[in-house]
Amino acid sequence: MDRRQKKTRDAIFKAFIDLLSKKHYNQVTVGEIIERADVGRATFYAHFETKDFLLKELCEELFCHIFDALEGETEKHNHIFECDAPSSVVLHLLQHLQKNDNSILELLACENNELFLRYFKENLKKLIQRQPQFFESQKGRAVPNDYWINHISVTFVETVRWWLDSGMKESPETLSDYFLSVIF
Amino acid sequence: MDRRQKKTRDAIFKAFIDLLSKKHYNQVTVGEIIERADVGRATFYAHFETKDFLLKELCEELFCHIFDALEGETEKHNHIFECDAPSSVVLHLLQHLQKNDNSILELLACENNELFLRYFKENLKKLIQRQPQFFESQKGRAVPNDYWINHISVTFVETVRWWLDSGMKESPETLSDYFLSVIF
DNA sequence: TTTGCTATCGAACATCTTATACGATAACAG
DNA sequence: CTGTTATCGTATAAGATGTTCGATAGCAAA
Repeated sequence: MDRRQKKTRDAIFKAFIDLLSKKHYNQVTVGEIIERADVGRATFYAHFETKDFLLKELCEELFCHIFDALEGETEKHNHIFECDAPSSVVLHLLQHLQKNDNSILELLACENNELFLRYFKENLKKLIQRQPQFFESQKGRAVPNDYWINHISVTFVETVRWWLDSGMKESPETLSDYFLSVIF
Repeated sequence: MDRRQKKTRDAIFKAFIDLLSKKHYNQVTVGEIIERADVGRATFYAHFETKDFLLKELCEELFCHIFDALEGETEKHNHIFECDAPSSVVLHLLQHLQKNDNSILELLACENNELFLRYFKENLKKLIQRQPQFFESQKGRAVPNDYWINHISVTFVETVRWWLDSGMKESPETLSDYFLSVIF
């Protein structure tokens, strides 16, 4: 990709995240974004059809990163330990979130997170479905499969949200314990 | 309240709900609302400062209704049966939602429900805190109190959401079973 | 019924926002 | 060095927001 393209794309993402951490998505205008990103109006629209698409692409990029990284790690672990307990996946995910290389936490904390949470949940669902350990405790409960998957991913997302809202004082290990404790 | 005021207020609420069931909150304009409600522009702004306040007041009215009604019922039950198992509260709430006298389900199903879900959750939290039965199974788990309350209310909201998304085929009794089954 | 009050109307208006268009300029890849 | 292309700056049209104001009509109380 052209160096110029990447530069403006990143500048727009950064400006957007900055603004979202200050005010609600609906209150953020394209004018503010391009001013802060120091980018021409036409340039913005050359990159993103609308503000909604900007958010969509930002979500895709962030979740791609974090879930791909996780995928790699758990596979490596499987080879070494030949086991992948739910606790390991959960813990890895929480540790990634705590590191917060990308701005995923800012976006989870900010007011506008409807679309964002949807992405988070969808990615989690896919992950959970590949972890048979999550379904063992389901057998004792008379609930449909998709209800169960939904329940687990929602509970995880809300666990992270609770963590954020309460200042992230707990360690990933503690959080993981909380999560597994209410799930199983 | 003046008959004229109530008339326009209701017309605006109705038009707003109609539009929300068709398109996302962000895409609904004040112009569309007043056209559908057949109300003058100035009149709209005499009632609601902004579109955001309209949503806020709508949420408050709906949740006031449903939770007040529930409050009355469970108190009556307590007097008669001298017990209020969590299952009874949960079941009552689900039955209320199924009746759908007000348009609460439309709003839960529609795209924009960020603020709406927040209200739902907050009201649930208050309700749960007054039901000691919800805390018995917490004793076996080493999780903080507010984490536990949050977990229960989120799980309930998401149970209703899952119900809606899957076409509301199950009875309130079945839903109640699912919910209690994953909580306890 | 009459009287005073006030909610609504409708139209006009300034302001802001969005989204597009186009020629000029500068950075890029080969 | 050269052709390509991303960006800039500005202009612009369309659409949305929120306010103002005089006229009208419905309401409550005497």
